[in-house]
Amino acid sequence: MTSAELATWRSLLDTTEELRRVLGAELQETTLSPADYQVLLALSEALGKRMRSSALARTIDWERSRLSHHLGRMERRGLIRRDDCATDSRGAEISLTAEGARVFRRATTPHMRSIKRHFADALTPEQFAALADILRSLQHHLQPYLVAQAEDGRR
Amino acid sequence: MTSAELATWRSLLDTTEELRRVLGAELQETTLSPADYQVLLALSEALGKRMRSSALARTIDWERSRLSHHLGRMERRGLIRRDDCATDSRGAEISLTAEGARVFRRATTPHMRSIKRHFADALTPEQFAALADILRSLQHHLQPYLVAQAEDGRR
DNA sequence: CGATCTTGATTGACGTGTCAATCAGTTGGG
DNA sequence: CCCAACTGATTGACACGTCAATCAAGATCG
Repeated sequence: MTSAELATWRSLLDTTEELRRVLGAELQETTLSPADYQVLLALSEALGKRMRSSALARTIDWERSRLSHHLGRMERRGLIRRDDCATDSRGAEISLTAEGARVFRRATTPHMRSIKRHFADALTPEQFAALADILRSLQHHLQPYLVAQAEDGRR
Repeated sequence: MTSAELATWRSLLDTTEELRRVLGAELQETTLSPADYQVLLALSEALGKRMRSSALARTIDWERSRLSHHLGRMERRGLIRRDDCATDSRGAEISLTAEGARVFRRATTPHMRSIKRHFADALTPEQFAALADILRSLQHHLQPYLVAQAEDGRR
């Protein structure tokens, strides 16, 4: 590995971290964290604005325990509700509260604006195409490794 | 903003998060977290393997409070030491312990290998060049905003 | 000098994430 | 039918990060 490659790696880490920080801070002005936003987005796109907890975890690709902790916090803040599931008494049905839906609706436009301002406006169409391509490559390269990990975990 | 741009943004977030997770997990096998690694790297590159806490914070671009908390944890684990500063009695001199240096030395080769395996090997030279260019653009675009933030903070 | 401002660093409270353990409910073979 | 294995979800302990408050030690300037 050349030192240019290493520098690019560091730059990728640093730049994306910075972007997360900035976008997160702007989003926070609506009282939502990036994690809250992801959960609310998935919920509001769900049929009937409700989802089984495990389905939600799969959708946003979170560990179940992480989701459970986070839902606890969001429930305390009145953003979501947990109800017992009718078909499986172990299950939990997560749904948006009116308040949750309202806060999410208020957050979405400014958040899109942030993404545009700090990310989309920074790149040319060619750079976009190149970035999408690069991310696909990285993802495909990572895939086999993740699958192997998952299999290991099941053992 | 087009939906392709938005998708690329999500992909950037997701892919880099995945990369962090994978690299972090492999690094953890040496008992070091990515944060530990960053601190130890900066320290071991420092003249005399020692640094003022504030200089360290500037080097790795961390908030001082974050560094303070983290140094506390690393000190408990025997990786670093804090001594009073001779020239400024408020200051703290951070230095590597023998143990810290040893653990870092053992971590560095496998960590480089991880970066190569999961990142460097995934991209062509052209993709590298394109990525470096894209990151520069993002960084430069973000710069003025960060400077303005810093000025706001000083007010 | 001495009141005030600034700087270096730490602390506490709290939100967030991971890992391992737990527990109740469901399911599939003997 | 029953129990062993699996599944859905939660919990506790702990590492990590941010924010605001604190505090002591320099620096500044009348």
